[in-house]
Amino acid sequence: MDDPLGFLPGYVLRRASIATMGRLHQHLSAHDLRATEASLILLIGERAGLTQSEAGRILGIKRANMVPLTAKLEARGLLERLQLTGRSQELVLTAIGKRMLTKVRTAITAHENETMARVPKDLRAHVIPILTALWGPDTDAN
Amino acid sequence: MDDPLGFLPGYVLRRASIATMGRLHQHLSAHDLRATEASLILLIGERAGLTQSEAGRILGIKRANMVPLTAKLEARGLLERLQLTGRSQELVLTAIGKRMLTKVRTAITAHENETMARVPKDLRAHVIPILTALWGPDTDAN
DNA sequence: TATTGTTATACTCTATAACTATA
DNA sequence: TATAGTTATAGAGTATAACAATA
Repeated sequence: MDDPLGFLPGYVLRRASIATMGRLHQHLSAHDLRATEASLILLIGERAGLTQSEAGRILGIKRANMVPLTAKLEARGLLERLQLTGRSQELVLTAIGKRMLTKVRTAITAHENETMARVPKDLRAHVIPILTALWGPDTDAN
Repeated sequence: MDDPLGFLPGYVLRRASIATMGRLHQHLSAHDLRATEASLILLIGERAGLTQSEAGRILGIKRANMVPLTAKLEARGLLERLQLTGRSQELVLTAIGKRMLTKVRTAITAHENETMARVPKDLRAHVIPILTALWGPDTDAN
């Protein structure tokens, strides 16, 4: 296509993200999951019992937007919201949710391999360090 | 923050893109421009007279979504749509649009410098190659 | 008083389908 | 017949404001 903006890091970063998310969506669509939903399942898998608000802070999702997200996954029987103190609630995976977790991990692993395979071998070790540096510390999405 | 998903390239890529776009938006808000609008202005600056559909193809914007985009910039007096053949039209910057172009270039340059400054010096040369590889079509990368 | 969960709402971006006209 | 521009619309994702309950 010979994109004249291809030398702009911010532009190429955005295009790379969109393209990669599109490929991820193909992997996840078999399980009828959005990337955000999959990331929440992975997160609970690592940090069972964390709060809805905590999950939102980690994933960069606002409190208000966590509601329909968790509600949808709960309606599908993938997670439970356990009242913790009266004003906060723990998120835990159900048995079905745990089975979904292993499927998500498989899909994500395949996707990550696919993603890294695009990068020339000698540059692969730099992918995470560069992206982490670009992500940066000022990422409070609340 | 200690994000347990921070080792996933796709996840970190998305977070990096969102964070970088947020910083870009800060630079562009002074000119009341969205990133997409700025990218179109930059593109026309490089390829004056290209078609609306061509611009959409290059930027990854659907034909239907180019309409309100160009209409808005035209309403602001930044660009003109010149009937070319009867079914296609050239996009060209007006005098005001050209002045905006230089402002956009300044903002983008500042943003790029800011972005690259986040990356450790010895990794900066790898940013564009890695992101381009992640963006692009399937290739044999090794 | 600050935080959590919630509801309602609005705005942006993107996607699709259908229509007109033109090459 | 394929393409360019257009319109209308629907779906995500994200943003804010306000409220009740609770620590």
